[in-house]
Amino acid sequence: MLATPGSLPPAADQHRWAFEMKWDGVRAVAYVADGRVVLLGRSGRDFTGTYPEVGALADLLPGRRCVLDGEVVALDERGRPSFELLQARMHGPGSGSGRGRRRASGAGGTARPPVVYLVFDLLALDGTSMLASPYTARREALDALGLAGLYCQVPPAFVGAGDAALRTSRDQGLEGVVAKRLSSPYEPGRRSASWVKVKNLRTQEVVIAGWRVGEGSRADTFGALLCGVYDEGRLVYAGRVGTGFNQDRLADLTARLAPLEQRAQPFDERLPTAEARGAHWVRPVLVGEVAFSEWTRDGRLRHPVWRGLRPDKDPDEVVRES
DNA sequence: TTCCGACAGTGGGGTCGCAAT
DNA sequence: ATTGCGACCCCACTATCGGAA
Repeated sequence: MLATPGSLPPAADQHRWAFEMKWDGVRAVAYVADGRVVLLGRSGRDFTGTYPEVGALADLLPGRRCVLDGEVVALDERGRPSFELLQARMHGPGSGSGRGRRRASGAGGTARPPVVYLVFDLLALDGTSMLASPYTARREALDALGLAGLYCQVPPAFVGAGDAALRTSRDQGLEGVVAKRLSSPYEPGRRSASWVKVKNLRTQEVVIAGWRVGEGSRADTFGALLCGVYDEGRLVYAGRVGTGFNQDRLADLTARLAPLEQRAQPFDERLPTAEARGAHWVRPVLVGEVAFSEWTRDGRLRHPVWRGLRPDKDPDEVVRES
């Protein structure tokens, strides 16, 4: 069951909803039986070997059989979920694909941060399916299991307090909240309106430094815009944005960019060849706004979405805002 | 008739493994 | 040794079409 992107339910209706923090990690369903745990990802891939810590679930549920739904997350030093940290774990040994020798963590190697399985739903218990039960009943039964270990936890759900939950998620630097209708059954495989994800989106002004040729239906406009921001007077690369345009905007921007084309990269430091491949450069005079989730370690926008031109803004004033 | 949900298509950052260079 | 590419993870968004409302 997946959540539909959206906004908080109206205040008058929030008493019919529970609000949970949105955890930035990898979705996984755990099958616990006979002292064993099997962890499956969204694509059906077997993650059991990739995140062996989750095997501790078996010890927390002696003699029980159940199916749990949750998120595997890696925590940074401040205890916040970090998808970038988790990525170092994602390609580890797994019965799905990884014949790979495990790489020693330490000198030269990427550290392997521990992960935590955050459980938020109970799909079956001791042979009885809970799918048709309402959220409240599933949640009650989940809480009754008393899952609380180093590597497996049941984070709290807040009933009726959507605005406070969203504020908390923002203050804690989390991705957002997921609102779940109290009366709703579990709908496997469906993107349901009974679950609504409300993300803490950020916006950033960017200077358009160029574009990359598109593919397929985008071959005659562009694939993505190459973005920059000023840092102490130097224009630095901030990643690409390739979504959020409709046909009209694609055509309009293509026409605006054509007369601005130049040979030289407008960035103060040349991009690595891989990044610059297929790029057309322009005079850095157009300013646009993008929505995004966070900055990556490398200073790129994560999940960038084009919002529109900002003709009211001076390119020289475009700096990283947070 | 209108609207919603599912799908396909296009794009992003990032990591890893393997083949081509 | 480096580079390129696809396969996975996470994701946003547009356009389309058929069936539900």
